[in-house]
Amino acid sequence: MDKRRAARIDQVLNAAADCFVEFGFHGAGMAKIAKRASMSVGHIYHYFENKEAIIAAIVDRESELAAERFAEFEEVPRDELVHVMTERVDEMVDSKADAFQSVLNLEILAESQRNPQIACIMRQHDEEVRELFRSMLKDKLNLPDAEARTELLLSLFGGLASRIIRHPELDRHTLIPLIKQVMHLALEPCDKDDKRKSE
Amino acid sequence: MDKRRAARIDQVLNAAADCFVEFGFHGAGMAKIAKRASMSVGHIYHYFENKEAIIAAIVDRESELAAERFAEFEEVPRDELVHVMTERVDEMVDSKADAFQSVLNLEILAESQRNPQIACIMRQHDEEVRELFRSMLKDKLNLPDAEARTELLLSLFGGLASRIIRHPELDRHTLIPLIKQVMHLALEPCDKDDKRKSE
Amino acid sequence: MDKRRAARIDQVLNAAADCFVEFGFHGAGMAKIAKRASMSVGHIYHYFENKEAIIAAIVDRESELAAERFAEFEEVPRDELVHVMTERVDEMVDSKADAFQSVLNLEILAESQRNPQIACIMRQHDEEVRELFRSMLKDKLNLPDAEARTELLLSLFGGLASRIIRHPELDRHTLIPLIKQVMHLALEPCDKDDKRKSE
Amino acid sequence: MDKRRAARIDQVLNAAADCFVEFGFHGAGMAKIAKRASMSVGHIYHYFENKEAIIAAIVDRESELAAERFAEFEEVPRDELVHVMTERVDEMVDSKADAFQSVLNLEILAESQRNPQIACIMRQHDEEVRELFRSMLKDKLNLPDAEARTELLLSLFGGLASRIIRHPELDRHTLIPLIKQVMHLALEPCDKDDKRKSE
DNA sequence: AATGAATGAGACTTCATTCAT
DNA sequence: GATGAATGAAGTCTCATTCAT
Repeated sequence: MDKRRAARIDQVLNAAADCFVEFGFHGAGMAKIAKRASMSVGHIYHYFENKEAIIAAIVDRESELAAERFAEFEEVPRDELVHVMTERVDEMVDSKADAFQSVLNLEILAESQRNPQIACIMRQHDEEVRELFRSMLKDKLNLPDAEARTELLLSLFGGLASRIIRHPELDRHTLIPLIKQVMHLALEPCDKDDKRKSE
Repeated sequence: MDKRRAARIDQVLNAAADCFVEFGFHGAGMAKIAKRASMSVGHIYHYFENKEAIIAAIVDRESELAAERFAEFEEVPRDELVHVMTERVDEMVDSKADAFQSVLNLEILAESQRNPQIACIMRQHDEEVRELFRSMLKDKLNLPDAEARTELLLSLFGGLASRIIRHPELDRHTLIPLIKQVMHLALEPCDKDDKRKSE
Repeated sequence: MDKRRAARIDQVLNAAADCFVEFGFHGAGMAKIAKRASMSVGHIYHYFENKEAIIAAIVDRESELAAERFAEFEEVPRDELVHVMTERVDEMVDSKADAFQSVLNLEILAESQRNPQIACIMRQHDEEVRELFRSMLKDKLNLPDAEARTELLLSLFGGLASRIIRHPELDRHTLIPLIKQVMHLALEPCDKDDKRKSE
Repeated sequence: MDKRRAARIDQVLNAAADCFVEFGFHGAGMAKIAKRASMSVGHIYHYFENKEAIIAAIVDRESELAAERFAEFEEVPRDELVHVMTERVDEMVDSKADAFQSVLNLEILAESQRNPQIACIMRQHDEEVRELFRSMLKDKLNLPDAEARTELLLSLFGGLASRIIRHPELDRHTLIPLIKQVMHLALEPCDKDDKRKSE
């Protein structure tokens, strides 16, 4: 019976995610969510106290999913890590091109600026991701400034998503090598050249 | 007479921007906008046909402002360009930390995914910005793949904004040098090393 | 088996009375009643066809209880009756100060004005009470106008309840002697003085 | 223009009072109130922030009205006061028989037990009424225990209303003289007889 | 007997928009 | 140009009630 409950909750969450992407957190009405979940409006309130609670659950689920996507790097042995990560850039760009994920992320970011509860959930997950990257960079690759490098990489990945929204036709073929260079820069010890240049 | 009209419109636009940041495009009601603009609800409809028209105007104004911020690089002589741009990183990070601008941008990005009119406005401005960068990189710095380099830079800048939302306490001191390195990478001819690595 | 059923019904009735006092007949939801009765919502409908039926049962039970409270006077011998009744004023005032009973009574009175079924139940019980008083006054105390005297007493008692709601801090010490005087007036043959005054 | 506003507010208040009497505070929906006020649902919210605010306004208006009804006694010269008051009993009983007023009062009393704001409004008006009576009894009639006598009278009047609900057919002809006796008792100095009896 | 999932109507409230003044 | 009264649809949420288990 608990399984049925979980399935029902997922039904709502999936429908809600759809609607949120299509109309935004505040543009999507409970009626639309209910219809897409093939469920009565009232019954949704047996599983979620609030519309906000649905949003929070979506944020939680989506953030967790995003964190899991990074988690697979943890099992990669250290001498393959750089190679594996750079090789994954192509599919990462593809994933960023997924409008569904991107819009949901934007919505979450925007909402987190007005809803402290959302901000809290989002930041907890971000901390996990950061810690995961940081420990990889520091422990596996022996890199200094692991935090800053992490921020650089996450900036780049996050920025990619908004770039694709602003310019969907961008030429990935020529961009991807550049991204890989930045990743090498972030994943390898600074050589003297770089240091000189940055001063 | 026309000046008064323009001032009135700005009054509305400023109030609207405030409200949109605080409540989101769909969370902000015309009543709140009117009150913050010290204007009657009905009168706003003398200047804007729609709430959507207000949103569109905001998007237009905001995008133009963003483009102008980049435009100042056009007047920098070519041998100072790299230096000037990298030196500006600090204030750029500061500007990304401005919640007002960031939230407005997120809202615009999200809205552009559901409102084709908004998407159109936003993309036109993005094209301007891209063209500006592209011509700088190509004509002033003689760089190949100017489009891709532009995308890389814009990705980085855009990603910074979302990073600061997700992790407001991030240590800018150690991140900024890294960003500068990436900028050098994007603004200078690829050396053989980099090429080898990226393969 | 029937005993269990009665206990279950009482469980519901007690919970319902609680909720009705706290939220009113229309403000109390079946869900709250069910929770306070430690019973499922659906199961309540095995014992009561309706929410209205619960209300009716409450009205019945409460009215019966009120009638029983008066019934004890029946066993008092006639020459002690006046004395016993006046001596009970203190505890009567206390009982009227019981918010639970008072609110329930108000709710019942108000509901009886819109729900004929409730009105019917209530009036049947009132008739019992009236008859009880009337026969006491007439048969035991040989008083004329027993009906009117009954109404006077019941008015006074009923009015006390609303007074305590409107003015909870009222000074009972000085009020109670006055009430006793009125009771004497109602429970003793009119003397000539009174008759003269009332003309 | 302010006159129009007041008229509109009265329109709502009258419609609301009607509905509250017919369905109770919580049984009456905004839709019904709006329809009876010949006004759109939404527009009511231009005049009242809340349904609660409407209830509060009704309570205020009704209580004020009730207080005004007593206020006319203030202008009666002292040697006619007792006579005038007892002569008014007939119409008072009639007014208590007005279902509209009675139900509204019950609703108010019941609501005041759960809504502190309502309780506050109601008690302020009750204080006015009490003070009016008290000063009459003390200053005009030189009576001791003016507060207690006031409470006795108000109890009697209030109780009359609930009696008429419980027993609409009660014989007023024989009751009214009794009431007048009680009023005399409350409005005249205690004689020794009464004192003896009440001990 | 007992549960709680499920429904759809209706609760209060807010919204974008129009219109008379 | 400017106001704010006015509307009705749609918003979120709760309700009494039923039904499969």
